[in-house]
Amino acid sequence: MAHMKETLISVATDLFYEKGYFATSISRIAQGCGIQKASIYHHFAGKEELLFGIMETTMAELLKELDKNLKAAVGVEQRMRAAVRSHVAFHLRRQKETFIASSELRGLSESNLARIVALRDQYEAVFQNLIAAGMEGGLFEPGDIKILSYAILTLCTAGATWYKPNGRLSIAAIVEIYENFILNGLRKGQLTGNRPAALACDPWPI
Amino acid sequence: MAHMKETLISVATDLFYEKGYFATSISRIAQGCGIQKASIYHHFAGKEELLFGIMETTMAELLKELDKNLKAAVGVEQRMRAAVRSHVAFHLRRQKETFIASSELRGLSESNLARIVALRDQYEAVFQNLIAAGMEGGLFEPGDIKILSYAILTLCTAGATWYKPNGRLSIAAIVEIYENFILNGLRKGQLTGNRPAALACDPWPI
DNA sequence: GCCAACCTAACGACCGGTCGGTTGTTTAGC
DNA sequence: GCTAAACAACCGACCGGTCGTTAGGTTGGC
Repeated sequence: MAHMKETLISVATDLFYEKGYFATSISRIAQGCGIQKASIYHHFAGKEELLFGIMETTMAELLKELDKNLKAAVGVEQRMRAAVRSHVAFHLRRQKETFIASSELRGLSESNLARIVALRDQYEAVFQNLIAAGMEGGLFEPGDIKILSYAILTLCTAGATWYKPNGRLSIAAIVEIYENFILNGLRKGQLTGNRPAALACDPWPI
Repeated sequence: MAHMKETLISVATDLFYEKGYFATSISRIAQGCGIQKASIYHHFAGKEELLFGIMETTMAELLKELDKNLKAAVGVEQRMRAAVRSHVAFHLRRQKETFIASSELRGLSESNLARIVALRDQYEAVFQNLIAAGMEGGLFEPGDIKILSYAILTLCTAGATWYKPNGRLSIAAIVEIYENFILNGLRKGQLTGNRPAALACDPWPI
């Protein structure tokens, strides 16, 4: 807590996570730091710059950690497992920041939004390439790559909404559950055995 | 659009979905309905009652549809598939309402929040009982029931964040992808074959 | 003397909500 | 069948309060 700028980011992260961006006032952030709200404008140009700073830092580190973890993995399955582990662990470890980064996009102006979305697209592309490689190699069941990538990524983003840091399960335990669930969900094989010939109920009943 | 009360709910749903609850003002809702904001208070006690009404209706119908779809299914696998189909289809078909119901809980007072959470718990319990039955019957891999249920449910909740009604894939197509992904993820079996003896990278690298 | 870090005070805009009053329709009493 | 009370639906004006932001001044360490 040496410098006020770091304290501001820390307090803003806590409040944005707890109350939401629009429900958090500048004066409430200042109060949490023990300063007046006008003093915030010495460190940041405005409220949105605080939000954008949190998001950009988080997305950059998310990407960096994925790259680092993928360098240690060889082969499609190992790489996919490493990617999922990296993704889940980061989202649980940095719960507040990742939750903000995925739920407060509406607080950004058009240009700032574009920069965050670009980072997100870059991150998603890594997973989509891995899924495509797994399908081509016969490891994964052929299917819609975009939808499956969204499923995998949002699964863990959502994990950041219910995870309790001192809860029943450790991060490592949750990582393993998710890793196996996702890899089994993708794997080629057994799905045709027990399926009904036709859907028992129409997905559009009304 | 016969009655103003329905119009109000419809306009509020659109705005809450697009801008968020706290970023939507009463006067903006009134403007969307072509009336003055004071007139809203003839139909609703306040802003929160609008939000709560949307949420409660949505959760009640979500539960009702699940019950209906489960009545037609026999056996654990068929029932689990029916539950997933019901869940996914409802979340895509009623995208705006389900998104609001899962992302704007912070806009509710304590008592209203408790009522929505109670409905949510009731809904989750159905899935947790199905997972438990599948594990006991040897169909699903034994594992943590709560975590798996959160994974399945939030998967589709998140689906409501990226789904585009006139996009590339139909609701029925997405339902089938999710259904197979989830059922394969749960199924007992093949996971031990290709796993590394130890994790290639620590889930807590820092 | 300078400049970062902070302050007090104030700005205009907007917030959710309330007020008394005005319509047009429905209902009740004779 | 007529009238009068009751009613739902809506309005313009306004409330106290808070919002994000800015202007200008004070302080203390290099």
